[in-house]
Amino acid sequence: MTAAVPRDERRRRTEAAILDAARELFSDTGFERTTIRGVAARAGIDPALVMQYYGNKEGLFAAAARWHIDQASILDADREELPTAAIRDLLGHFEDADDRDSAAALLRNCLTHPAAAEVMRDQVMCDRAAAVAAKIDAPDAELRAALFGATMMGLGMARYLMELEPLASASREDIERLLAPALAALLV
Amino acid sequence: MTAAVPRDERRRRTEAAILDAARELFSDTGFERTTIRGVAARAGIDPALVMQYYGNKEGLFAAAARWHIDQASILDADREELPTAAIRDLLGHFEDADDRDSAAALLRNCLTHPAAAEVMRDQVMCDRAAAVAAKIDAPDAELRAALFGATMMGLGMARYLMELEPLASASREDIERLLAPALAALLV
DNA sequence: GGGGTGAGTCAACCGCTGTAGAGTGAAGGT
DNA sequence: ACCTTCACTCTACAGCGGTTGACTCACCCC
Repeated sequence: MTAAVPRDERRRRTEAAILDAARELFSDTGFERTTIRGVAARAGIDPALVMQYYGNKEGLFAAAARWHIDQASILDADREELPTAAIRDLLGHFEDADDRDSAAALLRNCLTHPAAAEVMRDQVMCDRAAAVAAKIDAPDAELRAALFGATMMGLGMARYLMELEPLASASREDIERLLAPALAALLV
Repeated sequence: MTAAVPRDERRRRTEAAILDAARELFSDTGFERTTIRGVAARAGIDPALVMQYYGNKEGLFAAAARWHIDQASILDADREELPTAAIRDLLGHFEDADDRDSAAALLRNCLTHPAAAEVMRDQVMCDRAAAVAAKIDAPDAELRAALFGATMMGLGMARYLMELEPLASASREDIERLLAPALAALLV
């Protein structure tokens, strides 16, 4: 038998199990193909419990698909370091086991799910683009920053979601080495 | 009353109406949120007729989501012209009223629908990437080509699907002017 | 140790959606 | 003028999936 577990600890564990299961499914198969029943089964609990904790499927998705934003690495970088910092930041999210699935869930659904699209647009693209644009001293700063962001997004999708070769198995260093100059060209 | 219309002409029209409606919905809301009933209603016919013509929803999607591939512009270009040619090609697809919706339907669903992912991977990314890689004289040619493709994909998604500003309303010329040098940096 | 609280379950509802099959009416050939 | 063919419709089914409300049982406080 499992050792006696206090109630709140037990609850914390099941909540985490639900979120983990949801993140896996949302990031693998997308919002629509993910079912509450599927999440519950993977978490080893009853579907109704998911509803009890997260209200509805949208609430579960909102809780599962987050983008841990620490803009520090971008805000601190000056213009020369920015491309490398941005690449490291993106790749870092997807290689950190804790961030990976929630970031992937957001990215996977940002074309087909309104809430994901909104988070992506407002928090990831807008805020970041503004931070990038602030570093650029050119009349087209905003457009350059947007292209910068679009490129990063394309990288994330191609490498981690579509898993296109040879991009998916390329080393971090190779990607940095090849892509950083291209990104730098966007910043004048 | 409408003038007498021969049968096969009538059929051609309704088939086109169905495809148009399907492309609109698939490209706007994605595969899962698009219903046969919705397509039929928009086409002004009965849902069962859609089934009769396209078998099932997958068949309809396969018929609707296509990417008119004319690699000529890429195959003909030499390395210096390649970035501009690729940008013009992509933008051309989305500004041509005939291609627009089918290309958007494919792009919108390539992260969440297996068939769209496959078409995207094999036809668009692989074949094009190979054509691009062939122009590059460097040991990392394939990886460079993949990054090239990822960037183009990010551009298409950000500009036409997510409609991120100021990218969505930027002029073709501005995008060419700013992005082409960055793409060129990928080709050595 | 008894009552309350809260984690977790069970069974069911209900709308939606893909899909099937029989039916209808007009076009078109003979 | 008849009969075939074919575009098109009507009705219905069946399963899935989100959601609900009542229920059970273990934990915890007094």
